Amino acid sequence: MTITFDVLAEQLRAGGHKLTQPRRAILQALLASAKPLSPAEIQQSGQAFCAELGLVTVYRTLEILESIDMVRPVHVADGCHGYVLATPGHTHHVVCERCHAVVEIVGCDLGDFLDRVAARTGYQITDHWLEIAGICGACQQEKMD
Amino acid sequence: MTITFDVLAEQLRAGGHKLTQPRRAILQALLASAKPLSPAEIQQSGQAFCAELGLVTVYRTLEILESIDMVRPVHVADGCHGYVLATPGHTHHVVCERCHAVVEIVGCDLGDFLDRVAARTGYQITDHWLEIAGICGACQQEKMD
DNA sequence: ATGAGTGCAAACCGTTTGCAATCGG
DNA sequence: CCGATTGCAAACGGTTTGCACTCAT
Repeated sequence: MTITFDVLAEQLRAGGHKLTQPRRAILQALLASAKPLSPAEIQQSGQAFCAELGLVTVYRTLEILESIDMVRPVHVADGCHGYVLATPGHTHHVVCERCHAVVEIVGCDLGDFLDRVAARTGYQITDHWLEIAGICGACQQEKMD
Repeated sequence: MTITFDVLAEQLRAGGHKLTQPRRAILQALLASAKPLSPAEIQQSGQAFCAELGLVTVYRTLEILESIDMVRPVHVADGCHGYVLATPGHTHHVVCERCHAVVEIVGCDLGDFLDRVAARTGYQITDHWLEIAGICGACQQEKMD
C-alpha cells in the first residue's frame, strides 16, 4: 500500500543489483497495478516507462526480485503465473474471480490448524501456501444487474 | 487409501467414458504411486501396463479424470504440475519436501478463518486452495544421520 | 574502464491440436 | 458396426539460453 518507488530502488541496490532503466520500468509497472501481472503484462505495462523493455529482461528481473523477496508469485488457476509486489512477512492473497483484484491478508492465524495437521499426520510442517478465490465488493454490486 | 482399481473403473464408466487399455494403465500408475506424478511420469510408469501408452493420451485422460473429480492437480513449487487420485470431498495435501510423499487432509476446518477473511476484505469467498509442505516421519528419521 | 545488464534470435520444454488408424461396447 | 479413443507429427505458447552490444557505477 504505502510502498514507494524509492524504497524498492534502495532494496535492489542493497542486494547488489544495478538500478537500470528497464528495472525501473518493471518496478513502476508492478507499483501501478492492483492485480498480479504476468511477465508479458509487465513488459507491456513497463514499456510506458522504457520503450525498449524486452520480455527476457522481465524474466531475469523477476528472478532477482523474487530471490530478494521483493515480489511474490501468485499461482492462478489456469496455470499462468502472476507477480505482485511483496509485503514483508508472511501473507496470503484473496483474488477476485471476476476482475482479478487482489488483497493481501497480512496476518495469518493458521497456526492452530497447522498444529492439528502436524499432530494428525506426523509431518513436521515447514511451509504452507494458501490462495483464496472470491468475488470482490465491486463485482458483487455488478452482479446485481 | 482404500481406493481400488475396480471402483475407479466404475467411476469412469459412470461418466460415460470407455475403459481402454491406456486408461487402465494410467489408473494403475496413479494407484501405485504415493506421490503426485507429472504427466510424463504417469506415462513412464503406465508403460509397465500398456507399452504403447502415449503422452498425449495421458493429457487427455487426466483432463477427463479431473472433470469428474477422480484426480486432483497438485501444484508444486517449481511450476510443474503433479496429479494424485482424489478422495471425494474437499481435501488438502501435505507434501514432504524431501521424498514428496503426500497425505491428504480429508476434513478441512478452515471455515472460521475464511469467515474472518470475508469479513475483513468484503470479498465473498468462493473457493480456496491450500498446499502444505513439511517433512514426513520417515524423512525426519533419516535426518538424524 | 569494466563487469553487470540488455535485447535479439534461437533453442527448449511442456502442452495442445489435426488426422488417419484402431479399439471398445 | 460406429463413434470414442489412440498415437504420431506438427503446431503452439511460455520460458530459458548464447551472444554481442550497452550502460551504470
